[in-house]
Amino acid sequence: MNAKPSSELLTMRHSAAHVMAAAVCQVFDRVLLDIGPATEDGFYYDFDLPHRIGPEDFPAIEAAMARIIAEDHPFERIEMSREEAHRWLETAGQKYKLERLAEIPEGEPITFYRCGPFMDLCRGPHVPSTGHIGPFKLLSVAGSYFHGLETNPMLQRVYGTAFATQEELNRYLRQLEEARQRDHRKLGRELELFSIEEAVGPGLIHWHPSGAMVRYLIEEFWRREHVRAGYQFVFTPHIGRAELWAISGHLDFYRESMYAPMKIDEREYFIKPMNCPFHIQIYKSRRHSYRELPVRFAELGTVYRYEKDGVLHGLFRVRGFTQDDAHIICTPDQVEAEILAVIRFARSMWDAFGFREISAYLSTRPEKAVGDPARWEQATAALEQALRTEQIPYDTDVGGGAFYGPKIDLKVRDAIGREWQMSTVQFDFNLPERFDMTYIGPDGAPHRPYMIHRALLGSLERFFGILVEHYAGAFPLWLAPEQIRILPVSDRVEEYARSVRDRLRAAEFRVTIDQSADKIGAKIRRAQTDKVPYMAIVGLREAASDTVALRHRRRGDLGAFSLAEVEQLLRDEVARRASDRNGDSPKP
RNA sequence: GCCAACGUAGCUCAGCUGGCAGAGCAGCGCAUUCGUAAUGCGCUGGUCGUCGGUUCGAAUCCGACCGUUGGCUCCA
Repeated sequence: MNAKPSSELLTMRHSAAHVMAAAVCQVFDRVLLDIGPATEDGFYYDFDLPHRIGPEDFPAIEAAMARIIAEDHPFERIEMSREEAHRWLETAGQKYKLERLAEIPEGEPITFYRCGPFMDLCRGPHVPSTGHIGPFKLLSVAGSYFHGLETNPMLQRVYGTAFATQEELNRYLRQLEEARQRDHRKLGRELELFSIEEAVGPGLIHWHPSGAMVRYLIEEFWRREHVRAGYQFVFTPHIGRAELWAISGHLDFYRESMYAPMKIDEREYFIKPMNCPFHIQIYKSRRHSYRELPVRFAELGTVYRYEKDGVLHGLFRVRGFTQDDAHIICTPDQVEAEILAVIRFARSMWDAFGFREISAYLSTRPEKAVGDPARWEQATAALEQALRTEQIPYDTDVGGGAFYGPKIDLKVRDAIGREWQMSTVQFDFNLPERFDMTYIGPDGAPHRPYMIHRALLGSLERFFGILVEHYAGAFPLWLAPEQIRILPVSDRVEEYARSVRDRLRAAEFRVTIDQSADKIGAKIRRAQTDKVPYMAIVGLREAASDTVALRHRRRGDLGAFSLAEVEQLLRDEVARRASDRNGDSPKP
């Protein structure tokens, strides 16, 4: 959530995890320990014990921790031989620790740390004594598999955090609260953007009128930009024959994410989890000359993937979603320019939505891979070169690529500093082979093209969720489902309010009238909580002078404006795609 | 899928160790015709997630299922 913590802070949090483990051992019986590392935001410790730890246990654990910290026990480093360590853990019955011990490579020192009566196998380092641990707080409990393996027993993980000062801890807790306030699931309900209906099924999104309007505006922008970038649009079916998925390899490698087949006229069809095979069919519908490459097929393609119920999460993890998908099919000497163009395209796209800070993750060839190693090399070099040209900071996951090609994942930072993976640029050396894609070269012979799979926004559902949280629900004017709301001071100006609405609507603004019987204060309050960018207040004064009293959700009362002025003001702001980031003004 | 917690009106939430289902907001009606973040009064609204069990009696206790949340694993 924040900048990377310093090593001192990490050490302190690690020590805090030990103190928490010591406290849990004091409060409960028969505690088996696993590990307790520091994380970016705090620390956790994994335990196995008969008692089920719940949030109601936190006060007791925190009290025990506070006591241990107040007693200021020194952290004592004790080096042991492997045999000693083994004997000690064996007597203590610490079976998980025994497994951890066995994983320590030969030749590495085996160390324990003792603070007070509590001793734990640990690499260290630690703060000198428990008194050096800053303000802390336990946050949550969750299950987690030993070693993260589904087949292993499930341990109980307690999360907490600690900071050097109370001030920093408070700030972190405020940030958590801020993130809760921005949660797209909460705002999605309050602003009537979308819903997930139990009657329909989990992970399936209903876009309500306001959310659908935002999506429509995103799509409209996306389409215009794609035309400008030289893409062609395609539309493809939602289902395809089993044979298609057999050729593509999805039935071998992706089956667990695909839904059960349906039988149509005695033949099996699958709902698509990806769009690629269809785009490839369009490419293959005729021969292609090298002169017409690159071909860039783009589609807002809706796919369905099975996700385990436990991982579903609002708009971020769903079972049906629409990718802003494209496949670029090109010759070897076009690869570099195409990759660079995609990266620049992604960047301009995010810029429009107010995301400025970008970083990348490059994944290279794994052990088991298909395709010509020379092609892998060229592709990887092109990816790396584009990142360097665009000066995007990146980490490399050596050998972390998919078996069919290297890729770049691009991440952006939102308004409150969280990172989101959005775009992905992925080479595919597998499908062109499987589907025998070719183009005719200058030599008159068929050649294998490069295929690049890319998504800029990722999925519209997920992107929309990120946008909601990024803007805290206060969409910039160009994206706001309702741009301006007319607030009549009394119903004596109903007629005038309607004429203002009609004129603004004719100028293609998204405008409504608050028809309620409320007083003006209540209407303003409602427009504010609905996060409508502009309010046009009309009373007898305005009706007489053919003006409106303009109010902005963030800047407050702007004074009297003629309708021509309002139109100009809004038009300029839409054209700039200006965003007033932190949403509304603080409540008075 | 696994571990844990949760599920009461459209929303936010009360409802004690089992004894007549509540509030605020929203909605509707009436009155008010109002000037920059909540006008007043009244009314409607619930098979307490579903199914089963225990009990004279279940929102409350037990079980199964469905869903949600926090994680694990996975990922757009």
